[in-house]
Amino acid sequence: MIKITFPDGKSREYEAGISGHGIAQSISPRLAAEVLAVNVNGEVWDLQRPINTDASVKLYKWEDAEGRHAFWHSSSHLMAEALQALYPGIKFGIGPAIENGFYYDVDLGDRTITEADLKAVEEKMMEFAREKQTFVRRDVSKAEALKTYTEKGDPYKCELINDLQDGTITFYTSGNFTDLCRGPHLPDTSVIKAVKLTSIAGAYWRGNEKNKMLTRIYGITFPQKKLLDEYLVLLEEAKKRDHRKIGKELELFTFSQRVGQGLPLWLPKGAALRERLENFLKKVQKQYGYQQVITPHIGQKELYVTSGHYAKYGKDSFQPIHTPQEGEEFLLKPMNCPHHCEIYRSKPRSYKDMPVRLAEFGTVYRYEQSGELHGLTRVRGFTQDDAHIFCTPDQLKEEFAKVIDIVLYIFKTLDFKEYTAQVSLRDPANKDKYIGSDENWEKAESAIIEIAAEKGLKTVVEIGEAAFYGPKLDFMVKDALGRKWQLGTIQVDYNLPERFELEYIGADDKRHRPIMIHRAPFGSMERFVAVLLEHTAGKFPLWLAPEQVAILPISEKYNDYAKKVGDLLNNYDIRALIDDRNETIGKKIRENELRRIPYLLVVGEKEAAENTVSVRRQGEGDKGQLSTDAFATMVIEEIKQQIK
RNA sequence: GCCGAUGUAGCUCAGUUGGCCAGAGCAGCUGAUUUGUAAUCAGCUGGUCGGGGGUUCGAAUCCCUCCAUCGGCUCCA
Repeated sequence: MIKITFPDGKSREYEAGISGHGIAQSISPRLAAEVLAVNVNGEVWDLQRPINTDASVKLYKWEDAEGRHAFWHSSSHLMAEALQALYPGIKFGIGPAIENGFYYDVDLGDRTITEADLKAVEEKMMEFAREKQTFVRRDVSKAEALKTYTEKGDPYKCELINDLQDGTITFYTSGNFTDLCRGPHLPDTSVIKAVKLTSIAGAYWRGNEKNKMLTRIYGITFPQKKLLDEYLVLLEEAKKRDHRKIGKELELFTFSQRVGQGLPLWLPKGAALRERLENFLKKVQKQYGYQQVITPHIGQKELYVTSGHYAKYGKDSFQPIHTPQEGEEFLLKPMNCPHHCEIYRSKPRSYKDMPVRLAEFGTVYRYEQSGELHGLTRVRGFTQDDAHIFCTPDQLKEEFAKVIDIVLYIFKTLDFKEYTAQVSLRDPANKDKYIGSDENWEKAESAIIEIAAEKGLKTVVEIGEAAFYGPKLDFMVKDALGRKWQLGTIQVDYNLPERFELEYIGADDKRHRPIMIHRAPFGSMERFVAVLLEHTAGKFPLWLAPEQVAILPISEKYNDYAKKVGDLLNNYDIRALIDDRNETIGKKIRENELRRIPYLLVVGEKEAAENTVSVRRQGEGDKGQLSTDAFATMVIEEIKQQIK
């Protein structure tokens, strides 16, 4: 007999060899029908795998990420089996479960597959699913595994096996398909009730662009048809929040082929929105002791040779600008730090001046690969809410912590509740990708880790995500479709101060090297506005809305009164427009609601006589009558609450 | 940059076994209407069918090429 302990601390005795499924069965048949995988002593197992020792277990259902993971991983095998049946001889790469669904990378040889072909694959998958194929796990030796795939002619699998240790290799077989796989899997395919193959894409083998590009097929499956329908509706809803669509609808920004790819044109309303965000941050930064500076959009090539940016990115950047002067070369600035270093150098600095905090909304230009451009989130010309803090070593922690405070304050004010704080470190296996000494890197990395911990930030660590001159603390936020974007970033840099020979005179009358903190709480105005749009669906908080109030006269007879209301609101610095078109009140309401204007004021005979407005809140309908002054006071109070 | 898809009026979209002057709704303009909480009515204007090249008696429709966009991959100072 073995002792099985459950998450609630209770335990039960079972005969050795009982499976996860057997345990579920012993609790209730219903649970047995719903359970998808089992955690045994911290490792996720197949339900049918026998448990032979005392163990603590947790049963996973669809509601658990681990349960869905097993479900989708099994689904990727099912898709591979269907592909093998329909396209004999294709070769397989890897096929994991992902956050929403799964994919499989395949080498189709000379064949191509298009979206039109996916229906047949889906049907084949469902056919196999209904056959209730079991997933059978088998331990194999490395030699046998290699032999199997050499005979089958699957070079990708052989490459994977070569990297594995003998004794840890397992195969899973379902129907006619056997795959090199760690598991875990569902007991059988019959629980897969609905499938949707969502897209086809190219993906480099092992993520390396020097390797062959395989065909990646993405899909998602569900245990009920209803869940698939719900998922598809959710996707449609998310697409409605796409910042590119909303940006066009609300006339915030546009692009022009003539101006060039990835070069956004901010329209009047977008510019107003952006200016408001900038002023908001400027005010915060002023409180934190920052000084605004302004630097030019170009700089001599030598500047970037000094910083190291030229060696790292020179070839992949906008190419140098030449002048009538022979040999003179300028670069469009791809970042602001070198300019700010030169401002720091413009006069001798004392330890008494430190820290020096130089801030600039600096527009930079980077030649991003054409395939990478994406709305406002990835562009070739953008404005960073940049600042560089030059401080002494004993100021580093406090300065860094204060930047975290600014980032969190911004996220709170703009209602970004879900973000990931990511500690981005260098990849020690790839040191040539970075500049600076090991010692400096170790100091910078441990500083970030310590400060984040002291601030009580929950962080994830990503190796190889550092900037080439230093590690970063990045704040990642998801867009409507769940793609992650880096917004705020804080970076500790010991290297540029060395390269620019930055100094300050210490209390000891000796020269010392400052430490530099690079930071941008929004990241860039473009990306921040994009993510904000997707989070709010364009329904901005009142203080940010480009137009806060629309005054809607019932008919042209009341245009004069509307004008009077507008002037009064204007005196209160409330952004109001008058919709005095010759249209019905119904149409004016509809269109101004769709423009996401927070407050609509209906004015007609009654309001003009009583000096009032009829208030309508966006999305909430009629709120009744108020005196115009009372309405203005209410709006001002609401704004105060939002940016306290 | 790579793989795949898409590109018709300012916007959303019809139109492809190649064949009447390329259509609709919204927007815009003109006029009527003077409106009470999510689309008043009528008329009119507007398109190198992404650009270029080719096949054909004839191309939005077929082929080539370039550009842009979308979904991924790679990259992201």
